Amino acid sequence: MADDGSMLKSLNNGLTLTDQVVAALREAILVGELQPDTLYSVYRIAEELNVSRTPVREAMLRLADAGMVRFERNRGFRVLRTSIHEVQEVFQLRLLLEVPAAYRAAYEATDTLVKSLRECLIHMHLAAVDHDELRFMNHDRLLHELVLGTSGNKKLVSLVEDLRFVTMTLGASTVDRSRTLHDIADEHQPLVDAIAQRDRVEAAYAMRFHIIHTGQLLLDQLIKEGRDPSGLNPSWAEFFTTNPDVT
Amino acid sequence: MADDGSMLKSLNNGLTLTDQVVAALREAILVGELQPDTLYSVYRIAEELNVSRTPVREAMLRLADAGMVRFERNRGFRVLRTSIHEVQEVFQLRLLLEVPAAYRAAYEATDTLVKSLRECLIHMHLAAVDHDELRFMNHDRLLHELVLGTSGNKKLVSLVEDLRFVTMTLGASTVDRSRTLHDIADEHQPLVDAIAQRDRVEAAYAMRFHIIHTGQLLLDQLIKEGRDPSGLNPSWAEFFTTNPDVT
DNA sequence: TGTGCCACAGTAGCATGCTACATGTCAAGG
DNA sequence: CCTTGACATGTAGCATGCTACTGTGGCACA
Repeated sequence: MADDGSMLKSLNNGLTLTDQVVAALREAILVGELQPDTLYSVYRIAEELNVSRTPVREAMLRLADAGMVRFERNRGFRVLRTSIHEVQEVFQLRLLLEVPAAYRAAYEATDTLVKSLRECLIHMHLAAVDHDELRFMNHDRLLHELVLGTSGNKKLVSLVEDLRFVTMTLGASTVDRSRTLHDIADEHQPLVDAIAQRDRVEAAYAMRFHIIHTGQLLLDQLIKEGRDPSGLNPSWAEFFTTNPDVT
Repeated sequence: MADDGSMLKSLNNGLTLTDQVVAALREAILVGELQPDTLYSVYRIAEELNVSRTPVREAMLRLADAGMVRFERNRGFRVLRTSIHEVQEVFQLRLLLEVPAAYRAAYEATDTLVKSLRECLIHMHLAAVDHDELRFMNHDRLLHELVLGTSGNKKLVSLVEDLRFVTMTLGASTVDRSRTLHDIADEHQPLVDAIAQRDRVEAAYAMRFHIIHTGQLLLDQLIKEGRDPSGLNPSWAEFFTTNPDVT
């Protein structure tokens, strides 16, 4: 919690104080400043951020709603540790949502879209060179957002956004990454190429491969870290894959 | 807002007051007691429910997060009118999520599941006879929940739950229904049959047909009611349907 | 030493006080 | 008649007061 309250309030552009606290808390969780399984209290957080308890409590309620924290009555609240099973759920859902979206995007991709996707890739590599993880993640997110956004379905976009955030907290916790940022960027290349060539099937396949690969690496890493592997389903990726073409 | 505060507090079983207010507000929106586009205030609602402003505000924040209401600073809040486009988005997402779930459910359906599904159907018809819409909806919901739950993916279940709620508010507003409750119940028959026979493709097809049909009827009804048809996509259902079987 | 008990500190949840701001009203001035 | 602007009203957002409850640590007692 490096921020102090005065800074929070100074850049007060339309956003409510609660919104800013939400952002601060998400960031704090992301960088590991708020650790899972530890009891915190609204009092202490409010004091640290130099704001009153109300906006902190409201922010916590939002995060609790999103499943990131849990209140314990008269005791405090905990940052929830995302279970391996949850991670599997997230990637299963992303498969269900993003693979068809990629298929659709390839079908009706405009030149503008392709250009934007290519720019994303470039920015990802540039960020990789600078080891600027934040910028990298932002462009990774943007790329997926562009693909999903082609559907015109805003709920779809925000939904996947939320799903991505759940797993973001996990990846950041590990310094010893299983692959470099360049590797991750490269993995998006086939997807962008397929969309550029309007090859629907290939785009869907590329997206599918990408999500499964990313998910599996994350799962492997979590298991290696000694996380409880109960409820693990080794064939999580095949769970829904045989999605029939019922027209 | 038929409830008064004392009743709210009397059945205080573990749930916080905020939770109870959320339920009361959802119910109020559902039955049309809180109408869209009207300005309300936390003060007035709190007075009506005989609770303080805090739990009401916290409840409103939850609903605002779910996209059901919107706060307007220093003015009040409005119940949001779900646009036709949003309805399309919801049914598109349900297609993406529920069709594969039905496929999967048919694949690994237990006898217990089939029995439960059949019981749901019976209860739906019984509720239809009694014109008990609430009971009917609950069993309709339960049936879909059972199908989705077979996947073991809890996020999937709660996600679809949320999506269903968005459209529930619309259907309830219209007395002149385009189909009877029995019709709706009957529409689930092929799905249950297909699952009972472990026919995956047929189950997926039945679910797909059901969702598209329900969605289209709702959309037609909204247009007939004179709702703004801008942003309408006549082929919304085909948007993602050609979901390739990439294995 | 082991065990039950109580006082204590700390908390979420709820109630209420306070303030800046947005909007409608209405009267004065063009 | 139309415009303008001070004023009244009502609100969200934020701050703070209050209470019932929960886990803990120490103390008396067996």
